[in-house]
Amino acid sequence: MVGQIGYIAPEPTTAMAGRPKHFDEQKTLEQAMELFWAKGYDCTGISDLEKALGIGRQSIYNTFGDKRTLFIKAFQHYAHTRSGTMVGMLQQEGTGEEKIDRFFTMLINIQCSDQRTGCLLANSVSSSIQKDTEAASIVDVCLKRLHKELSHCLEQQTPDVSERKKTAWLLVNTAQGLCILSKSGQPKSTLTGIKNKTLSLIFTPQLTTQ
Amino acid sequence: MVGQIGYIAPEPTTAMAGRPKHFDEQKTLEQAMELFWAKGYDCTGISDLEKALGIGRQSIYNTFGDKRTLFIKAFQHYAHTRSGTMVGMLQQEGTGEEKIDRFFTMLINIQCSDQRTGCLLANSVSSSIQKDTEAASIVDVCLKRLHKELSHCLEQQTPDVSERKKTAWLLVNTAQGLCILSKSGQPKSTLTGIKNKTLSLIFTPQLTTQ
DNA sequence: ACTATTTTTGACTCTTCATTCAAATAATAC
DNA sequence: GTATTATTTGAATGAAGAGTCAAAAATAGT
Repeated sequence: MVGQIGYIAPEPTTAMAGRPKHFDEQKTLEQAMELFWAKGYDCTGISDLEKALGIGRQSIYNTFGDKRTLFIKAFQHYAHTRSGTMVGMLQQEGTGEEKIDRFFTMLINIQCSDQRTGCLLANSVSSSIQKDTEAASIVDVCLKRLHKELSHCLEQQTPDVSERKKTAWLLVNTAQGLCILSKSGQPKSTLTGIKNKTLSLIFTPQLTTQ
Repeated sequence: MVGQIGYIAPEPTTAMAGRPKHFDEQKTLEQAMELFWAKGYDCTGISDLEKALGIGRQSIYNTFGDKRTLFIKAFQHYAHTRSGTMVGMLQQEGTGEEKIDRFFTMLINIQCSDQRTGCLLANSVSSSIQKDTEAASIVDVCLKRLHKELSHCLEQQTPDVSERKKTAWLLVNTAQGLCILSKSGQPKSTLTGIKNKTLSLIFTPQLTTQ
């Protein structure tokens, strides 16, 4: 139920009768994701989507269903690509500290490079779509997947499972916080300072281990 | 310009001619704040406000101006009362660690007691009103005020000003993250674990002070 | 060329939105 | 009591919202 994220039916291999689409479904979904990301679910109208995707509304309804369904598909696409790429940063080579540092460095770069659109996860949580169980489930899956991978990076550092999970949640929390602080317009140096201080606290040995 | 938060003109002391209001302006503003908080700026309609405040729309327009102006006033009210109360937790007696612990404990209790409506600050950042410079300014003032007070609580712990500011921003970030994680439905135990781990990392002496 | 199938186009419905208008109501000031 | 001032009521406005319908257009198979 929650295991599968963002499965998208492949294009049929056999040529279909009838007029062919003049747009690429995946490319269009990517554009829809970007628009939802930038404007938020509630402020994105079908008319906005028509313009951004460059197709008529009937094509949208034929291809993706109604607005909610389109958002869910765009959100799953986000979970696949953007969120998935971020988690992938934690699966490359290096020590736990290096991997986590790279993860946050990329997160901060992304947050500060674009128009401060924040994170689609955090944005969705603060929109009306969060009441939708399917959307809420995608958020939950992404957060838990991130938590799992962060926890994996802490195995050397924190042998105790319970403490490791807490630290991993702390890092998930830090990531979400950074998205909000970025959207609020704080300078990149502030965000980097938070990252460095967090890593320093976690990876510098303490005198007493409670 | 940004120093004054949420000043609200007092009721004139001299009795005014004309039909008197049959509602309490402050009480109504509080209700408006709660509705914006629960539904978000974009999803709160004037009709919703009419019902929630128990007054006609013309009374709303007469008293508070248009929707945007009403939100700004409600947001200033939030900055005064709710956000101000939270910051006030850091000004009571006790050690820095005690004060910060109490602050986060109250934050988590609030976030987990209500309908997981999150924090009006974080919600606003992820809504269309964030593009409004006045709203963005209120967010910024609140965050900086919180940062200042947290920094004050860390004076004993971290003599170095630069490091203290970083740690204070880390804590501001933690607070914002907790609001998002709460809205995403994470259990209270997870949030408390994050709080305890954060405090433990900050207030347990480290072997090497970089 | 003809038919079946699909996409596209543009107009259309119906609802909801924020805001405004004018008339009705209720108080004070004289 | 009458004039004045302010609030309230209810309807009306015009724009924008999501979603639908039917006809036109473009392809594949026969």
